[in-house]
Amino acid sequence: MTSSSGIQVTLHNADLWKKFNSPMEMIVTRKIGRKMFPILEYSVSGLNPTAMYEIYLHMERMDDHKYRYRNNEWENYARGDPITPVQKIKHQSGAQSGMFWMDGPISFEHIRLTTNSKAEKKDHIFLQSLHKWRPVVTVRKLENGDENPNFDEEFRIQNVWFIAVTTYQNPAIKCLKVENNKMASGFRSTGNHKNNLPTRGTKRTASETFPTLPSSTSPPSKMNSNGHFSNSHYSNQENFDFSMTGNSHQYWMNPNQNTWINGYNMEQQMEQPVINQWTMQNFGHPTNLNYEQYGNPNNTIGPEFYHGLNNFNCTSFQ
DNA sequence: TCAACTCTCACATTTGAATAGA
DNA sequence: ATCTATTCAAATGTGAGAGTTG
Repeated sequence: MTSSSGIQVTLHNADLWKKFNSPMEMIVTRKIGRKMFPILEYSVSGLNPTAMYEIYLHMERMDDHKYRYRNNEWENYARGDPITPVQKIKHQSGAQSGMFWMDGPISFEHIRLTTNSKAEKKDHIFLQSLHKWRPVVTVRKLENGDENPNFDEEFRIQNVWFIAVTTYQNPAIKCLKVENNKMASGFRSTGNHKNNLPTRGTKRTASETFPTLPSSTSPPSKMNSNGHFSNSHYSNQENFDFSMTGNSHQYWMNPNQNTWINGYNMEQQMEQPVINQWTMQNFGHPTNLNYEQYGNPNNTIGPEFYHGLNNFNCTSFQ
């Protein structure tokens, strides 16, 4: 499927995101911010190889709700906090040719999520905790080296969204992060966090810290030979779509009708929401609805297939 | 007023890059 | 020049306690 401009954006590390097909949680911290895991890594095609482009990322609120985690599932319980202005973060590679962008994955690894609305560092994105957020990629074509806001294309990937949290709520998500993020390997079942070490606050010597050789060359037991985890716990992954094509300003892809949905206006993010049958039926939760449209306070946001994750058997926390 | 919930921050642990020394 | 050991910065989730909310 291609649009009139033919630009296509796909999630490069979709396999990793698919493992989290429960409402994703992203930690936000105040001071230095917290990097996202999994990171956002995109592939782009359909650009003019010789034309110059800039790539931007921003986060947009998906609705006007505030959520909480109760009885093993997320529920909305209050009206969301006031919408804040969008912060578009330009990719650190700056202006590059279409060939450059199409040559390899475009990583936003450096992005940090913070609860500090006054954060001034250029890679920090302010997020309100306990709200739903969706990353949006903007492709901006330059003309004669100048920015051309009239050629901005925004790309949203339907299954890539998360709830910002200051501490993990769903133990299954926490478990998957620990199992998949090498920087959290100390919290796995094989890590020293679980092995009768002195209590917190006790200074330790280097030999205590590294009693054995690092095991980084061996994948955890639950991994297969490719370093991936078994997918046996997660069903319906074939329903996930991690690609997005657009040709103008605001496009969503409707796979059922093989057509494009146009109409999500960033400047009127909450006032002019997009709602259609496809969104409701295929993703199990209403997105881009205001509080009145959402209606039922007992609604939860997890599609049926999320429920299995709540019983996820995580060896790291036994 | 107060209990429950949320947030902050210092902490221990791990990885990997940089550096020093043999 | 190469290999090994050490140091250091940056990353992670934890958990106690402070702050906020209903």
